[in-house]
Amino acid sequence: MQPENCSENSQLYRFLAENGMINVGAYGFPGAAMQTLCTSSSTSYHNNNYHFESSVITDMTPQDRALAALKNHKEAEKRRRERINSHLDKLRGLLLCNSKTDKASLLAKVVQRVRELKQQTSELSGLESFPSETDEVTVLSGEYSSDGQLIFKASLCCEDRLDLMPDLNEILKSLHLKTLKAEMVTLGGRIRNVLIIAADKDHSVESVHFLQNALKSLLERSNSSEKSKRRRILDRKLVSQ
Amino acid sequence: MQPENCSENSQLYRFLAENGMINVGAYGFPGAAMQTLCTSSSTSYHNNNYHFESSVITDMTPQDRALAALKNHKEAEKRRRERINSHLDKLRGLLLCNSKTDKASLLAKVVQRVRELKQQTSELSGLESFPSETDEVTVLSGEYSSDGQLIFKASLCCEDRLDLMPDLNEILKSLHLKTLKAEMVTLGGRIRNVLIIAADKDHSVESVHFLQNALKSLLERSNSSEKSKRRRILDRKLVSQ
DNA sequence: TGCAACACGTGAATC
DNA sequence: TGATTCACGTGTTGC
Repeated sequence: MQPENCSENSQLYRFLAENGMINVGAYGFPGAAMQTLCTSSSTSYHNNNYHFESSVITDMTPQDRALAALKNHKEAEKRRRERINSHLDKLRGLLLCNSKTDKASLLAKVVQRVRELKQQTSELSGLESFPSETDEVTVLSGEYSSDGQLIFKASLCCEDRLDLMPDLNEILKSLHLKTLKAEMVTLGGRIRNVLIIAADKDHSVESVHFLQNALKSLLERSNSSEKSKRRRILDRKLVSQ
Repeated sequence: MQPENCSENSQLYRFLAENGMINVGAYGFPGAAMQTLCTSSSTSYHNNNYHFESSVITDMTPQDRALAALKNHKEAEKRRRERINSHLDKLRGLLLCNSKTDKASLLAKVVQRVRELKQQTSELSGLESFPSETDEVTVLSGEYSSDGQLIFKASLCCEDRLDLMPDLNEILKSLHLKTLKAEMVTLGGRIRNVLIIAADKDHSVESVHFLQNALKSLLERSNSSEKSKRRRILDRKLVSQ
């Protein structure tokens, strides 16, 4: 083996070990044996001192730097795994899963559960069909259909007025949104609109937020038209952002 | 290196390669170089024929068997990864996440989302406080409290009768469940019960299902007492299962 | 014995 | 560069 071929770290390790440049202790080269050492005891790992740890930062040889980088990398990867696994454990708690349920099955249950819950909330929110006293804008986070379109539900409740529907259509048109289904209920001068909307695959997620903002400003505009001019100027800002 | 020390597969690989017992092709020993080959093209992997693939199963040498096992292991692990990742992709779709959101962040959002949705459904289901016309049993999947107890909500809607509450208490007692809070609404001879319940850490998850079944059979029993004897017999079956 | 699931360290890619 | 994320192959453990 020749030094100039040691581009890979495992080879670097072996090269250094074979030339007595690092202290490998009782075990062989770290690629195979150090793993067992680390897993057997997490505390002993920190006592496992490479010689570069006692040297000053300024005079690190290239080998030292490579080793330090490798150590960093190893530890960062461990932290990443722990982060992911801690979230999986939280999900096990939320879904009432045994702590022994394997990752794949757990995630399958999570997918199923999220679908169920979303459908439940969607159905339950559809029950409030009569216009409420307070103004409301709700855009329920939707789901991607099989053909890649994003389907979601938007609900708007406000004072009824003549140019509300033209304004609403204008917003949907400008955001390239298609209305699949629309429910309108008016009562005592107020109106509730529930729309099932499809978005192109291109702008889907952004469109949801744009629509939410547009509907909010539409609602604010309805109110401001009966109030001061100062509010109307503020509303313009909301629209443009 | 000596043959009897080759308990590890990577060492086995190298030993076999160095003695010309396997065809390693242009690259070195598989532990390092084969990985790059596999990632560069998934189809070429299947064309990457070890010599044992052409031999008959009956006359496999120990080396062949070890290699076959290693190959199986490798492929199984790949399938496992794909299974997990496909579920993660589904979750990305459900949460409207960019396909580039990393696993940890995605899972954090999933945890948050499940909590939100559970709270929403719990709140919304609490709104239907008046007894409905139809009989209902709902046991909402709960959540583990900080001290390890499982807290969940159970809802029961049926004809009111004198011995309903004693029966209900009997069920809760036999399952070692503690009632933290109870709401009762009666209207027109019907009753709706909403209970917040705590379960011991020991039987928590099972208790939820037992309670669901017990409540269902309690409800069936209430109906059957006003109806034919044939139904009552059927109900017994339901209870015992 | 073999299979399934896991944690690990590593190389590569992206920023 | 260095930090971060991912897929991969491997060793190990429990059924």
